[in-house]
Amino acid sequence: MGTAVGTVEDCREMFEGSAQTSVTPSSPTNQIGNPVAYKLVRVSGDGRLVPATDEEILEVNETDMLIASDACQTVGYLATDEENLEVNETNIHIASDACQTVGYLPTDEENLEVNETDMHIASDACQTVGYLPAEGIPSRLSHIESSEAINSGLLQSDNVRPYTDQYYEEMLQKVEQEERLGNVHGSQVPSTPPDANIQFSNEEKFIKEDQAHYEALLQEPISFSSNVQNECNMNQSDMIEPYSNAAASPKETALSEAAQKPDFSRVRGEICLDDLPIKALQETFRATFGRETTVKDKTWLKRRIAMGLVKSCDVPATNLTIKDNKLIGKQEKSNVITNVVSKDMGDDVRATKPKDAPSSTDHVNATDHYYASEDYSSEQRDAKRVRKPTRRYIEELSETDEKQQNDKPMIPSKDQRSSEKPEVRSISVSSGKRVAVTRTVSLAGSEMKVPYVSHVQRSRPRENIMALMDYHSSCLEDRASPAESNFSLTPSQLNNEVVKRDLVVESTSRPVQREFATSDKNNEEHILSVVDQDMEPEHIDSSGNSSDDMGLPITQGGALRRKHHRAWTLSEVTNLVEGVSKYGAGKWSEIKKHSFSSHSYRTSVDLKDKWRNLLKASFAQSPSNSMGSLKKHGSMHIPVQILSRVRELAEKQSLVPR
DNA sequence: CTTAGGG
DNA sequence: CCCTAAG
Repeated sequence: MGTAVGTVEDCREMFEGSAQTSVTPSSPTNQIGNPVAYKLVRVSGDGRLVPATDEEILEVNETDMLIASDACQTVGYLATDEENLEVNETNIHIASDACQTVGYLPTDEENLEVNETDMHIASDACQTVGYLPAEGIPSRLSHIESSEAINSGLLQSDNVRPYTDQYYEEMLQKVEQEERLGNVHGSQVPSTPPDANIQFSNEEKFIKEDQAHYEALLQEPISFSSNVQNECNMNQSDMIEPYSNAAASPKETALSEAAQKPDFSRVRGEICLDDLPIKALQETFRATFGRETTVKDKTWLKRRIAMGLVKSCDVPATNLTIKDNKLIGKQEKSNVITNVVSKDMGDDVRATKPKDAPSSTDHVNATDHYYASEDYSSEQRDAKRVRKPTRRYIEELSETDEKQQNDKPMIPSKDQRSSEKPEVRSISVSSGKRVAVTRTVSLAGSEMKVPYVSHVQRSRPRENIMALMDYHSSCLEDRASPAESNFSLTPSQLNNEVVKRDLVVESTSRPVQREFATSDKNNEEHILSVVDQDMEPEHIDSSGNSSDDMGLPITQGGALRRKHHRAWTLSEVTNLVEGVSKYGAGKWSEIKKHSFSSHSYRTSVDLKDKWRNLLKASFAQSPSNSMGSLKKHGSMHIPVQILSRVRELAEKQSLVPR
């Protein structure tokens, strides 16, 4: 992948070439004269940039790319790859007077998640490259800032070579320095004093750094602050590593590896034990990534942990890079990249790898690691395409992530962003049916439209919804501009950073389910209410039941109701009870067919559920006969007689089960 | 598709 | 109610 950046020149050319087809081509060229291109692409095997396709389930929340420049050529891009990618809160801000500036955040592999990635590049440099390959999951909160004095912000890649070692050194020093200065700051504060102590000796610094790093790692990364610190450190050493190699003495490498060790040892043993309870896995996850997780999916957890250990999301896909990775630690991060890239070409990159691996350093646990990862990968292979963590989990995760983001982290960032945000968001319909939400951002005098990349397009909606959608769309066809009126985004929606696209057109869209009243929900609710009201008379008429319209769900008063909620009416309950007595509990489809022919909206599952509830109610009420019926709480008061009837039926069924 | 259960 | 796993 990394090879995509071959040279800045190439990169620029690619962008210019593809700028025409970009989803939201920015056109600030007139006023500013800056050819700035932003494009969502992925880097294919041969290093070419391929526009992101629909198939890729892409989830990019809150992606900012602010590029302001007096530069001749400035390129910022965020490349993504594979399905299920999740990039939350990714900011790439580039302000530069540079000649050629490239901000570049390529990511790879499935289920990768990059949260809170900031890339700030402010530079007067001649050639500035900010490059964040996100294979390393642990660098979740990676934060890259470089400012004026930096000539090169090249990070984590030796694939881009047109830079001298001097660049690296200066850059590294700079970053370190920033780290020191901004030790406390969780984020922003972009431009820090550029010229203080740049001439430190590398060695001293690295050693110090690593010691600090080591100490930091020894502590449980529980608190957020230490979290940030840790991750920053990790990230930093990540990017330092490859280059320190050249100029640094072996002991440094050893040191840094030692620093890395605690992490490994903490998890290494556990990775073999797939039988760990989820709790433990979660713990491990936390130890590895420094954050909590609520995911309960074992497979997912294991895989994530493995990925974290390997610092590569390459884990599941193939096994080719994992082992080495584990051995050498992060040393061959670049290796991974190259491997991934040249997977297709099939040549052994390690052999041709320009950099010699520090094989002299300790390999005490080498075999262990090897086996662990082998086991793991084989396990993966056995499990085939392991059932995807189940959307539920994924969502759960992202949800918690969002919470995390909203809670503590990045307050400064928020400030900055909000200060920049008073922009105008607009919906522009571009190529085909796609609706792209963009917002115009102005920064340092140059403006550009930034696509509000987002997604939420997983799975199919439930049948009901689909029907509703169809209905709704047909309704809208009579009016003007169906799509737009359908998707006129409310402010809350925009704030929520959620864009539903192709809702009507694509059968795969599905509303996110959240607990709180999200915009999605509102939107849906609205649609639902419309349809419901339309459906209601129908069933009333056919059923001829006087008390049937009780369940009409009116959406109002901001009551966040369930998506499809229809209160069970008394008549329905009696119908159900009768049906059960006739056909027996469990013959829900039968009951539905006979006793609920008129109430089409009650599915057999509904009946089953209701019956379950009835049973619960009846038995709960039976001990003290008075309490149940007097229950002022909750929904309808089911007459005691019915409850008793239910109970008696239940007993009958249970005693005579088939 | 239908049931059974967990959430 | 919703979602899934099993028949």
